Amino acid sequence: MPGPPPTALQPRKTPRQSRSRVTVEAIFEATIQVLLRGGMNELTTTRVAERAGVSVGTMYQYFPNKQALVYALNARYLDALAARIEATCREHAGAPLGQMVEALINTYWTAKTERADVTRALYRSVAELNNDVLIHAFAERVDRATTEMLASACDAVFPDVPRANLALVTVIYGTVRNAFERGVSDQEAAALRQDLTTMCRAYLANFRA
Amino acid sequence: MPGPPPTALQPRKTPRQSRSRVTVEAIFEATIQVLLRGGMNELTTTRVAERAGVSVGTMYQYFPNKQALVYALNARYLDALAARIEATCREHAGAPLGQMVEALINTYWTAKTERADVTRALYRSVAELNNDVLIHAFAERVDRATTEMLASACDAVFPDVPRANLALVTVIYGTVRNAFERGVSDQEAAALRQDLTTMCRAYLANFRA
DNA sequence: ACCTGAACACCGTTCAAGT
DNA sequence: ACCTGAACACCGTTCAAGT
Repeated sequence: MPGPPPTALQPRKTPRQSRSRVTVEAIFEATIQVLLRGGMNELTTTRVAERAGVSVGTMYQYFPNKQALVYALNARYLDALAARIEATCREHAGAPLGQMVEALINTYWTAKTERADVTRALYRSVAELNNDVLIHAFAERVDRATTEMLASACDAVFPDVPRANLALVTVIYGTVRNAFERGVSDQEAAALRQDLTTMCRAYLANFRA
Repeated sequence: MPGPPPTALQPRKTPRQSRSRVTVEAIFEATIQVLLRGGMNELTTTRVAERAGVSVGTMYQYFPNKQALVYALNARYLDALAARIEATCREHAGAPLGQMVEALINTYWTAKTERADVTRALYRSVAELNNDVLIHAFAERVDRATTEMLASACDAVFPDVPRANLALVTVIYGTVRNAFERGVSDQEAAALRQDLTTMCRAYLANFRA
């Protein structure tokens, strides 16, 4: 069980008045814009503040430092991603294995692909953080959903569900990321996605009841 | 075919005298040390120079900027990795598919794992770079070796070798990376590696002659 | 309760001066 | 041919003063 994020990375205060909620939202939006434009190299606190229409000081009221800002942005993104995966798992409880695999790959792939530029920017930005806590929290939350789904499959029995789950999710998430990094073409991506599904299915066929 | 790395990232000059070759080597070594100690956040030119026992100015004689230094370090690492993969492919030319898969996974996994801390530090450092050129050059070089190997398999016929190759390497490289990011335990890693092999074999079984 | 922006310390980078 | 290190611009962060 992962603890809370390192104190230095936690938001300084939670916005209470609606004015400040707007401010924080503007800061997040500005951060994405700046990241998309110039990547982490050009992500300066001044630039983010300027784009968000606030002063640097204001930014520092909500985030103790630049890293915390990027950290919070990624936490937000991973939270949304986890929610989508959880929904998919709920929808496919008790379904046959083949459908589960397809649904999982589809959800993850779509989530990462629909805003490829944002995905890429965040992949890069999160690398610079002490992201262990972030990754662990995400992994644990999503693993819970996917293992439950797998365990509920109507046409399979697993001697070791966590193990099968680990293989499945590591391969899927890793492959998607690597595809991004290689910058595969749309055609290559389509073929790859199909082959990934084939592989996962072939693996899971071992557990067919 | 990828062009040369962006001019801004290329080494400024190649060391000609042995004195300067030693200097460059010391700078590389210092960079790794500093990266291992504090990650990219604490990688300052002053610290690297100090640790290498030279002045900042000297560092800037060989690398036009900090990014170029990190770039060169990763280029070096990827070059060595590619060479190892090429060797494995050469050794397994004409072998049965199953052995190829096992050898490829073994080589890659071992290369990444034997110095896990360095691997982790480099994974993170390369994310901050304009690394497209670097990644493409590596991918192209390694793809050439692996596709050739696959095509030579004594017990398989591929309708589309590049496609099978893409599936294979993306899944393998991606999985290894993701395993690193999740920080899997040694036992989990062992199981995962076995399952990854199973998956790849099951996929390739489709092409058995 | 929230915002501002000048001020400070530190880092990346340069270049005139050295061997 | 190679090295030095003070100097400069810029960025992260703070805090006294404001609404």
